[in-house]
Amino acid sequence: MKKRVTSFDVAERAGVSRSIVSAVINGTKGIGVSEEKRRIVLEAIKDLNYQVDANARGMRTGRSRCLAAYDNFESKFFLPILQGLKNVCTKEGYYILLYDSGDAEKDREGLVEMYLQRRIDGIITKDSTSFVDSDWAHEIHSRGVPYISVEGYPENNQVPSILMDYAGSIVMALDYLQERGTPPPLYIEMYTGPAYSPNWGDRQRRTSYENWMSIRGHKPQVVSVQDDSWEQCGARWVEWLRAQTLPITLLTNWSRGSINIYKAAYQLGLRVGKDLFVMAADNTEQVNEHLIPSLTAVEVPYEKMGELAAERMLEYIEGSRKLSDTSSITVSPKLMHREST
Amino acid sequence: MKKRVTSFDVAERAGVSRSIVSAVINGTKGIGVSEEKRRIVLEAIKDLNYQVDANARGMRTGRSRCLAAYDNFESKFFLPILQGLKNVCTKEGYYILLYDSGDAEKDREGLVEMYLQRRIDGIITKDSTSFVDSDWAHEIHSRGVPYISVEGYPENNQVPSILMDYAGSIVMALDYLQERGTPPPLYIEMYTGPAYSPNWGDRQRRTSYENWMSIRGHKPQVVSVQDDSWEQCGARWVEWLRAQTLPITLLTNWSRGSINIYKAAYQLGLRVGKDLFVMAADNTEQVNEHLIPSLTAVEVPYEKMGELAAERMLEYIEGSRKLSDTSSITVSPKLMHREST
DNA sequence: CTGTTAGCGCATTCAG
DNA sequence: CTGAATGCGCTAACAG
Repeated sequence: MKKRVTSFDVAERAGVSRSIVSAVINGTKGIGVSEEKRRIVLEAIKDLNYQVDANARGMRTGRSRCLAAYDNFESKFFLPILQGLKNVCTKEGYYILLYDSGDAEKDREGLVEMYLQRRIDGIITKDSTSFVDSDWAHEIHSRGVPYISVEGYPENNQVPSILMDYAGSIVMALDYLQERGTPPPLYIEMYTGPAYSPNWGDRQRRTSYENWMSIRGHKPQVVSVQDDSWEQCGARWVEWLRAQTLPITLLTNWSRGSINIYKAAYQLGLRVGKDLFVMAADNTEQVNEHLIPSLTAVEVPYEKMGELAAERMLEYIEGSRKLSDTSSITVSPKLMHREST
Repeated sequence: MKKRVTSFDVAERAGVSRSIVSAVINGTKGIGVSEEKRRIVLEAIKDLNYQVDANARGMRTGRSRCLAAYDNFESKFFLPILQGLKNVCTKEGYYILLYDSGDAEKDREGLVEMYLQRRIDGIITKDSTSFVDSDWAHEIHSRGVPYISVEGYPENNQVPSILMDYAGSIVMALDYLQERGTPPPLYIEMYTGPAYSPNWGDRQRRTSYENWMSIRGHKPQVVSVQDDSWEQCGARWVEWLRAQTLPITLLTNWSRGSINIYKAAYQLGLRVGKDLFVMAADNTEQVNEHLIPSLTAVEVPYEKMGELAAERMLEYIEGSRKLSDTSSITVSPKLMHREST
């Protein structure tokens, strides 16, 4: 078994007291360390290949320099968010501990458990757009956990969240389409489950569409469709598309909707980008750019949101922002012009 | 500041000694704990909402019950691998600490640093198929780090790795195509960089194709193409495809190749799955199933590979396998039958 | 600036 | 089974 190099060893080697070593490492202010000593210590550290023991430090300080990131691993959005978190964590010397949501009920529990056991400094969760859970907010609150929800708790400031401007994204899309000179678009709105129950983001989008159209004297045309498998609903999409007068412009809330339109067009021998124009208001499947022709969309900037989440988190942790400040941050979507429009 | 509940508190509440509490929690054998006491302790733990302090424990035991997972966050394969790691880690009470590769040089260094600082129990990296780095292997070795590479170090047992049977995947694909009754396929081989330099997996695939064809008395037909952007090379793909006699079957080493064929077919007004049959030998972009028509492929079972990596890792950590056993594991690909064939 | 000391919470050992 | 003692490596506090 290899012996660990400790700060004691470093101190000995450098011929200084251990407090100095600690002060040098942590840049502790209030302890002046002469340049001379500083250099010697640093050298000793390098010579001995010393690494602080994060456990021991954490035990003393009560902090771990670790954030917990929580989402479902099957979500395509997790990775870009992690990317964003990483961008700032790396810079600030924090690490990311993963936690997977699978069973939403049980998992929040496990998450808190992990938080407590590992003295994690803060929790960031990716929640669905309409997610609001007061119990969870209270749990977090009562334990004083620095916490940020990405996309959860919209219009609800129990919890600070990083939100996307869904209403704005539709305006952006419509302005763009208008500029391209395509016909005024129909809005294709998909929803999950048997009953029509759009989540917060989808409600934002829909009303935004309706407003935009009305203001310009166009009649809003919304088609709401249940999100079934293509086997289930393909025939109806084809039927529906066949009945439309071309050229037509279709704006879908989810990219899944656009994909269905692509499929229907494929069956009918129609050319997307020519016979009909298609645009998505998100990138649910993360495949927009790979479709043929590639799919124009306003996309959610998950990486950016991850960065903002991490930055805000560090403010909480380092104390430059009070936990009681639960204000949210709203980001703008990215307009991705591609071949389908 | 909230006071932490310690094992001391639990012991007090349960009216037993702290050693017993510890024994109950860790199931320490060699310390008989009566059912009675056991129950009382467990109850006290629940009552007080006690959570062990992983830091303190780690300090004592030298282990953290954390694994480091390393890959580039931009890789589409990272998530399924994490998924696999998680499946077994969760079950065994391990957590996953992320480490991102960006700058391959500098990052291995940072990875070791993290390993040392946080007393991580083992490192799992996702490497490229042809990755071999003896220096890194030595570093790992000399520090006695439990380590597994996913897809790295093929044909090299400096390091245990989880590999995919690339040769077998081509046989699987060709057998499948034959059974479908499509014409004997051409093999489209893409490669990165200016010069032709296939990596290990691609060499495996190519010879496997050539063998399979030869054995059956077909002339192997390999087309090697540089992996350029569609803007760069699109015209040539279209030209090439136009010159072929239909129907034709095309097997591509990467799904990117298949996508290029789709694009060319789209421009020529050809129907994939009818005028020509296309199959990919992987799922590089993770979009096979979303293409229209969906793309048949033999895919790398990354989730499974993550699971195997984690399982093997735990054997190293828990001591049921010697570190010196650097044998590798090879998994079979998944054949995904879809619409393009 | 230095040197010393006191814990942080746990697992382990050893004598009862 | 108990109770006490030890040390993991670090930081913060304090007296010099």
